[in-house]
Amino acid sequence: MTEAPRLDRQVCFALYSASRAATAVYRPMLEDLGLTYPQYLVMLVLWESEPKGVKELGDELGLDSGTLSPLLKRLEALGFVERRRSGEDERRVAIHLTPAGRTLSSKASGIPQHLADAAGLSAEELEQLRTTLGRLTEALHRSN
Amino acid sequence: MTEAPRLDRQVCFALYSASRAATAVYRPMLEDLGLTYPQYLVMLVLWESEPKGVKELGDELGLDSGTLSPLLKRLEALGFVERRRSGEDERRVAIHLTPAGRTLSSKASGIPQHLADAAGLSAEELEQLRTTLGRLTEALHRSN
DNA sequence: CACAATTTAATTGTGCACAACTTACCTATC
DNA sequence: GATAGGTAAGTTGTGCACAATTAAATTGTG
Repeated sequence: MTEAPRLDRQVCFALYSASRAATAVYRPMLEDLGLTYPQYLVMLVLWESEPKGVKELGDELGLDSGTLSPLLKRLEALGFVERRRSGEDERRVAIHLTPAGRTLSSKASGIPQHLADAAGLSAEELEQLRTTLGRLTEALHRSN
Repeated sequence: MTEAPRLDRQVCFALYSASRAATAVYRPMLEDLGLTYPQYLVMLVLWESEPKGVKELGDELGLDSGTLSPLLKRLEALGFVERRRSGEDERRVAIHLTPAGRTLSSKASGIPQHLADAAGLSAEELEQLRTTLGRLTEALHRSN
């Protein structure tokens, strides 16, 4: 007798639900900035250090050019980044922030705290969750 | 002075990454069954109890008809479910499993254990993670 | 130098998510 | 039994994810 796995017992469903619930909390705040959630992640990376190549961005976010190329074009159309074909290596496209893109950083600075407040978990629990998720992601990547 | 939030400090990015890493581990196994990950979630719900209306499925999974209607049509084209317009209430479409859809359940029974093995976490850690994620999802939904 | 192998982005095609809207149907109340 | 309000499912349009392929540039090796 084989048992059907129960939905409510699956860690994967818990991850999937929590991830979508978190982006749903971000959505109205990001809408004020004119960004989607994946666009916000790209901007987070660029706010730390820029310019960056498409490949570098992809490595940090775990996304490929099939996702990033059109996303970056939209960010460019919004006026937040500029895509410049590199002179030394013509294969590379360097993604630079525009002044508007840099300005956006300060407008976004309150967002993480808002999520932390909405999470209903203590600071320690959040910290532990982040650590556990990091270990999980690492292990899952290794298993492939 | 406003600081840019750091990507590697964000719980939301940890969730997003872990969720995508988990579905990536499922993908090759589900491919053998002919299912995508969201299709698998729908089948999990139906294996527990069927028939179910589109709305019921949506409530349990947190998905709307814009996602489910085409997904269910694909599951029907694959021969795993049948969509029957209800006689009593012509607005409702009842989703029934076909014999092939029921058979699939046993073929899928080993999948959760495989993820647990790949996760690199102890059973207690996994259980605690699931509980914490459940509380988090609840709180995030309430905050909207 | 030649040229095979690799690397970087972009493109194409499929399948979610989700917002906004439409259509059909049901139920209340009069 | 007309009709107002609500509900169920479907449709349309945008933006990810991700696999597979392509095109162009670079690097490594004989």
